Amino acid sequence: MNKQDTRQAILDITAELIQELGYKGLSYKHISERLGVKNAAIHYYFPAKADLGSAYVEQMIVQFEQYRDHLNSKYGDQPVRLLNGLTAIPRSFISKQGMSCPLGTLDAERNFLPESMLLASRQLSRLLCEWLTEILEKGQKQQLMHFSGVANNKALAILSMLQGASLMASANQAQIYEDVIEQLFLDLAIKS
Amino acid sequence: MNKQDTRQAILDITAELIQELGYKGLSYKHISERLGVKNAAIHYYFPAKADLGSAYVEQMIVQFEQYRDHLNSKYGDQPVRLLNGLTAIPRSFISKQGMSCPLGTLDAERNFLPESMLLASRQLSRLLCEWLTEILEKGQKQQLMHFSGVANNKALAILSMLQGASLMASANQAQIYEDVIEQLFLDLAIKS
DNA sequence: GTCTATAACGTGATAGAC
DNA sequence: GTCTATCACGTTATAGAC
Repeated sequence: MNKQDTRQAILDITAELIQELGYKGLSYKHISERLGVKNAAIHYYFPAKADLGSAYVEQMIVQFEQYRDHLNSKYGDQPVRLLNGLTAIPRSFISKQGMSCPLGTLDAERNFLPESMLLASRQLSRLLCEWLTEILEKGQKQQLMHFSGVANNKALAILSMLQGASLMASANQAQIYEDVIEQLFLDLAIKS
Repeated sequence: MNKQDTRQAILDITAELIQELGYKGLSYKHISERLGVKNAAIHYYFPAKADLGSAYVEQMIVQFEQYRDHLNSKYGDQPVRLLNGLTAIPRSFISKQGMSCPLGTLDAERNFLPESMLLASRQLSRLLCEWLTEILEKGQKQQLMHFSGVANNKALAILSMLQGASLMASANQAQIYEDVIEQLFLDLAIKS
């Protein structure tokens, strides 16, 4: 196992733990125990916790961009399918017991995040908002989605809803997320 | 200063700190320093942190019920005013720099909350949802608010939106909350 | 190059001072 | 009745072993 592999293994464990514990709740000890080493060993790959946190968010951004590009090339002219793809992101976290979409968790921890993490998570929010804006504009143009006001603002409102629903579902019952999604599609008057 | 006064002073400081730091971020030392005593003194009033956390959420519930009853008796037949009153709750937190509506923060910390806190915060969510459901039903009956589906589900979707918007506003720019509220009223076709 | 022993500090909580 | 000295533990991080 070379250095890059170990680095990636640490990042994978980090991703899993952050969904459950958040950035503040995550510790080097948790990670090292899963790898069978002492906690200090992790510092060799990520000197400070801020380095690990930043690398994690950067990785999330890359993964999102790949997912978005994949769906765009596959369903570029089918906005309803794209919206379904976007709403599937938080669902993928909620389906794992005790976990939640990390974006809301990171926002809740804003006062504990290193500056680089905060900036990166804002960028991810922005990317999501831009993608959703495009989807809504396509849907409106094809008369498949209906809403008042400008698409950018509607996208912001929907993202807020998804983020809030993801947290509420994790802390209450997972079903909440499905109920909210159903309402979202009703509001946009999408026949599914 | 008798015991009840000191207890209340501790709860007031707790309320302020939790909005900024969350439950996990809050420490007895933070509180005791503001009171000019050692951290252990707080344990006399709240033996365990779980006691303090539970008392805090219970207090939030009481305050919400008072606020709701006050608005209900004042604007009982004016659903738009009531909705304005409900959306003012998260705003009151966001307006203070670095703070956020605590419900989202607590949800994000679900895996660190004592059981009693988790249950109480779920109860508060439920109370909010029930109130909003009533408001929406009144609005629909008076043809002041328009939406598809059942009021209960629409209330859940709106609460998710408010909770998510509150967190996004705190971690990004406060203006986000106002943008989302504007979209909410547009969606309900309320002329303001 | 990779990892461990250890430090320095913050945390919640107990025992007991006054 | 009210508060402090102190503990046991978990945290991030450094210095240095191998």
